[in-house]
Amino acid sequence: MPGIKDVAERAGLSIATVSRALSGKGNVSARSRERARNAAAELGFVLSYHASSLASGRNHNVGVVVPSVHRWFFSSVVEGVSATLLDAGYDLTLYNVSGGQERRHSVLNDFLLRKRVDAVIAVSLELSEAEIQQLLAIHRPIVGIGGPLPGASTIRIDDSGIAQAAARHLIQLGHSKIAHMTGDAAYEQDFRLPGTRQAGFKKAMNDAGLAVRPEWQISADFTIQGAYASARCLLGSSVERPTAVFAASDEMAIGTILAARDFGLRVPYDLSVIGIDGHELGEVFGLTTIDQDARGQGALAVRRLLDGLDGGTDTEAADTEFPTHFVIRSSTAVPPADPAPAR
Amino acid sequence: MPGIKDVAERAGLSIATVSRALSGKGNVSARSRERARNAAAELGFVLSYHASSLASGRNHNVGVVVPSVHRWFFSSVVEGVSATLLDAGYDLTLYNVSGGQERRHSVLNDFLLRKRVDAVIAVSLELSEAEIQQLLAIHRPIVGIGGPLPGASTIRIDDSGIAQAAARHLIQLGHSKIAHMTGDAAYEQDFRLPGTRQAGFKKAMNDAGLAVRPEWQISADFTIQGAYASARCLLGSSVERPTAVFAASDEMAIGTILAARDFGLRVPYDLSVIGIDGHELGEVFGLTTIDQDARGQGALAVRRLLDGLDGGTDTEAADTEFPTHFVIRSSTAVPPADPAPAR
DNA sequence: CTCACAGCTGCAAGCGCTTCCAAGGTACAT
DNA sequence: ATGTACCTTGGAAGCGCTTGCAGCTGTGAG
Repeated sequence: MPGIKDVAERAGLSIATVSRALSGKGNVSARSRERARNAAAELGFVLSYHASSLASGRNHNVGVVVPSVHRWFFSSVVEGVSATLLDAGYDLTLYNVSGGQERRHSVLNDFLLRKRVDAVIAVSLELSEAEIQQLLAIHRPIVGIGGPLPGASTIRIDDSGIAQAAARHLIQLGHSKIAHMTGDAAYEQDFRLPGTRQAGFKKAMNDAGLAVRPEWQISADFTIQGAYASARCLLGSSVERPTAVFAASDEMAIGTILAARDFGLRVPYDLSVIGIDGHELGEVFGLTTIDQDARGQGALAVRRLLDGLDGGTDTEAADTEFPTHFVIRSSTAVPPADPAPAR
Repeated sequence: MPGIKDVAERAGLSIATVSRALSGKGNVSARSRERARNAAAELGFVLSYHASSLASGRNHNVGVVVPSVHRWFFSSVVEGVSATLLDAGYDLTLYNVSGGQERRHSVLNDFLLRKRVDAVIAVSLELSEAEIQQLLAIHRPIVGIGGPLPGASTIRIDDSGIAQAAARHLIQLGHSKIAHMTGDAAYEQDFRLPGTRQAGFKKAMNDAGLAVRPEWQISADFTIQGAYASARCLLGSSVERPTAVFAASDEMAIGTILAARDFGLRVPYDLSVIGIDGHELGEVFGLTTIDQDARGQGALAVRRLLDGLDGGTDTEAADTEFPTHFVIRSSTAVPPADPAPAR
């Protein structure tokens, strides 16, 4: 394998000049630059990243920590991150910590800290105070997506606001019997997001003077199948049925729709359903939702990071609210005419 | 940040001895080893991977090339790979090449070849002869999952066999009007898998003396939404309706089920549907399928790789057929009684 | 008692780059 | 003509490890 030395020889230049020519840093005459480039191309030379990193202290590698690439939101974000990173010539080291506390711990300790990444993107990771300190201590830019990350920059959507908007949409259609499917305990612990959306929901309900009935507050694990099971319980039970369900994610909304169909309920005539996400499947189900462009969030995170990395200036922590947009499809409509309006 | 030098000083040993003690290679007295370990622990020392890799030529990093982490199969495999790799102390560099030819090209050239990975796992990537040569040329172990990779080890399921099994299942139930939903052209180009499954289907049909009707051969892009659209065309058209559909993936099977429901068809009474994959959603739809444990395939690939890496022996290319198992649920049943048996 | 050998250890030479520094060249102002 | 400033270039010192080699010690055999 050719090294920079070979390139230098072939180009009739010194190693130093070749290095400068290829990296684009430092002043090199156009002639030298071209010579170096040609020689490199002819030899099929590629920099050794290890050597380069060791010498320069930079890695061209960012670590991405996600709870599970298997989930819609996370894999969407990773795609956005990956594409942007690749284009910028960076590597992406993936830390999929679905294994639980233990693995996650070892990731933070053994991997991230080993000076191998220039920056880290933490997706929806609820880190402990100590973990955050650890991360900040290695003095690398960090950006968090979809979760709070005190001390680091974050990109997030207005969870509370969009939850309110979703609920209001239902309310404005005339619904008053609105159920909310939120994330369950396991999720809450890690992501906190369910709570925020729930709060938004409650606020909208309160603002409208509507009661939040506890039996209509159900939860699931953010998957279609989990929501399906939960929704079946709700819809199949003897308690009064809501006329609308606001699910904290599209997958849960879809699970709800599937459950509704099982009971012969027509969406939206018998039951309106709204979600949050902008999941690809939304179209199949005519799901009204709030699109959060997860890919875009990933891309933005990278740009933030790269700006900081190149600029060199220690950009202080900034919170960016990522825009979302309402997508109205056919899963929401006016509530069914109440046979006996309780008034 | 403490370096190995600091550890050496603190332990009262030479750098060389500390290096040997910590890496476990070479002969070191128990006493020295312990001292080195303690000193390292006290200082919170972690090896610099770049320096270590540069000096040793090993990276402790494997590259994983996938078409898109956003898809069920790929993200499942990545999860399996990630978990196994992390446990072994390896990093995983993700190359998500969903951007198309161009990005994929740059990945192969600029990234993989930069000596940064010890090995590569290529998931369902149909590489050109030249690309394969490139990969093999860098002399790193490669294992392919779910796609042919001439010259490299591969892990794959018996696509043709399970397709036959799926079709036979339908045939044995009494179906003769069987449609097949395969992957569409875009996929075929990259993965070849659709063709293999299709061949299996045809073989089973031929063996049973059944006709493969072209109008019942439809295709989609392996997604629920794509299959949904395709299935709607099939089921909504004026051509005679099949009594069963064999979809080349669970997601496509689910899309088919959703389409069937739209037309008021009951699965399995009016239409049987079978898929392949073992998708989590299968349960919600009562989908009969053939489980291929994608995660397990990922884990196995890593073990293969690591064996080769540690053993050092150039293990020659081996094809491993990964076991699958039939999961019978409620989406398949005997065909509806034919009002006018055409005989 | 001597010798061969094996187990430990430290020295030092890199791994393949980046970058500081100083030297040489050129252009322009004095 | 001389000085100054700037651009360009090469030499060489590392970046933080790994590892070949040689020296040193202690052991058991001869």
